[in-house]
Amino acid sequence: MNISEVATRTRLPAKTIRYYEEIGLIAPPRDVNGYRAFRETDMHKLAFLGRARALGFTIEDCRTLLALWEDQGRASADVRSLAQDHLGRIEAKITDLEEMRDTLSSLVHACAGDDRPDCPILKSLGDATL
Amino acid sequence: MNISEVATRTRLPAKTIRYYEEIGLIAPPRDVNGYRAFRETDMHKLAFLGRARALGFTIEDCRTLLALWEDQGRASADVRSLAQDHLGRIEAKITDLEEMRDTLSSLVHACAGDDRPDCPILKSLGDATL
DNA sequence: ATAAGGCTTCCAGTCACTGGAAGGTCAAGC
DNA sequence: GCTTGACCTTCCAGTGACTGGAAGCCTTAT
Repeated sequence: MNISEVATRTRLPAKTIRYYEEIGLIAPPRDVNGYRAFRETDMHKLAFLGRARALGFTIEDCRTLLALWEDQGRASADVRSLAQDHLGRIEAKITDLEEMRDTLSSLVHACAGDDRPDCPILKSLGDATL
Repeated sequence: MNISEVATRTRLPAKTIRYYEEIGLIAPPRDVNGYRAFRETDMHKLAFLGRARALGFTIEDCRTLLALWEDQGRASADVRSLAQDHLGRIEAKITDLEEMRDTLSSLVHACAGDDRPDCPILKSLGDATL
């Protein structure tokens, strides 16, 4: 299987697949012509990576998850704690963003948004609350 | 005012302040010894930048906002539309993260997290739903 | 034989900093 | 006057996870 077919089937850009090889997440063998010859296992790993990345795991998390996935004797506790840490980070990020959203939203609503220069958004950003 | 005092007062790292100068957001004059000599206006700009960045505006947004802030004749509509676009992006990001959170949370709850290898998290990541 | 398209590598750029090295400056204490 | 330590300066490199683009080989069809 050549890279473009794998790209289509995993919905990952070819560039990303090459990058994943470069950083050692996959290691497809090569044909005599130098082309990467992807096996089913490579595709499965890439699909796994795509899903893990879509859940926001970092590449290093993905490396760990992939190793655990391959390790038939792993403890599910290891996976769970990694996922739980990640969940915590996501929740923290959501909280941060919600705070931004609330502040920004109230500013946007307070702003007339016409051709006059008076603007509570700029006023609030400029307020010397130091 | 030297950089460390400004850093303390604006709660921005000195490195960041130098960076903001490098990219042209501020332009503090220099003392004879070559040290940056921050004026009140520089500090106000930095405080403004700190608040705008805390609201998640990109540096380029900040550049625009700063210019609007300095422009006494600006239309508040310009500011408002910038803020509203940004608000939209934040809301989209929150939605994404909430989706991740929900999926991840259900997986974490489904996982026993003990020393057995059976793990719904890995199972779900590995499922060939291609 | 040639043209189009796919594959390869390598280099540079993204964003907003952050760390660290090498070296100049300043104030205090001896 | 000298040293010490805390400042300040610049410059270079690295972060994460790709992404774009150039230059050049390989394959397939005409």
